[in-house]
Amino acid sequence: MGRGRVQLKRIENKVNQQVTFSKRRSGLLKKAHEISVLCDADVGLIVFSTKGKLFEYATDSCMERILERYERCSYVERQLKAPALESPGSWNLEHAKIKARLEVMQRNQRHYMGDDLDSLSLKNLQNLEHQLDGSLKKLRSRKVCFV
Amino acid sequence: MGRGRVQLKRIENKVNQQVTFSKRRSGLLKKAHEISVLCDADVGLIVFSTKGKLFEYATDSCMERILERYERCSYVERQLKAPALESPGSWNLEHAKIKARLEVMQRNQRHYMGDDLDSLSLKNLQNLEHQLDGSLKKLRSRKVCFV
DNA sequence: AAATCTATGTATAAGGT
DNA sequence: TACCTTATACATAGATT
Repeated sequence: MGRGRVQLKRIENKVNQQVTFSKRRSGLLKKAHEISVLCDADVGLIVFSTKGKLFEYATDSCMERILERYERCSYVERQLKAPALESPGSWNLEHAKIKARLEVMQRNQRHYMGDDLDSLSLKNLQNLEHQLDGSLKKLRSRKVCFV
Repeated sequence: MGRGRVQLKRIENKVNQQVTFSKRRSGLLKKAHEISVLCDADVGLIVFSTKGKLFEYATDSCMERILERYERCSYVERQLKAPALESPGSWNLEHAKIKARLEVMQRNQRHYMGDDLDSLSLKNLQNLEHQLDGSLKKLRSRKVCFV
């Protein structure tokens, strides 16, 4: 693309990386939208920049719907892979969905409590640290109201 | 692209749609991977074909990680948007229980994120602060392992 | 840092096998 | 149906402003 060949490796120059990110991000979102419309596909695209900013595209602007569908889908797969451990009975889809969400939240919560950190990469840890720091700041400014 | 101009509308011919889907899907996945590597971005891409088949790409092949991060980022918004998924019908006890747990966790999570603090007493705030402080300590000692 | 400009590399729509 | 081929449209790297 463009005047130079591109090597598939991290762009070290921060400025170039940021420019390329911006250009390619818009291209990627556009193509996600195109395949969604042209091929009647359900698409969810989540992109976090290096600095942690979120960009997203979802068919019909409803990421929630896509993620629920994804969770249902991967939940079902998990069910098929590990059969008799779980539900023998007649579970409906709604239940599977809500159960999958609960599982995700439980894992999140353990992380918020500083547990199960072994499963997180350095980058994840940094994100979490940033989140917790922010929470503490908010909390402390709230405490002031009680003084 | 290719020999014809493309109009951004659903391809009605099923065969063409399927062919285009297959080509564009691989292109999209490739570009998702490229931006992930080149720009050190965290990318999650979910695509369901018309027929419901799932295709996905995630940085480091870990979609759950991306989705957790996404949930952390957009959780509060999603709560506000999707309040009443209530079903008045015949839910069994198991479902009711699991749903209640989810609600509790959702409220907790907002607190962990430093939101909805108005509903907490000073004592609760102090407990939460202590918890978050502890989490950060654990997290930072875990980070040391990466140095 | 953001917007615009082009030369060039890629993706892909049609068509062929 | 699925895989080649190729002409063309599109995306974008690097430069410029």
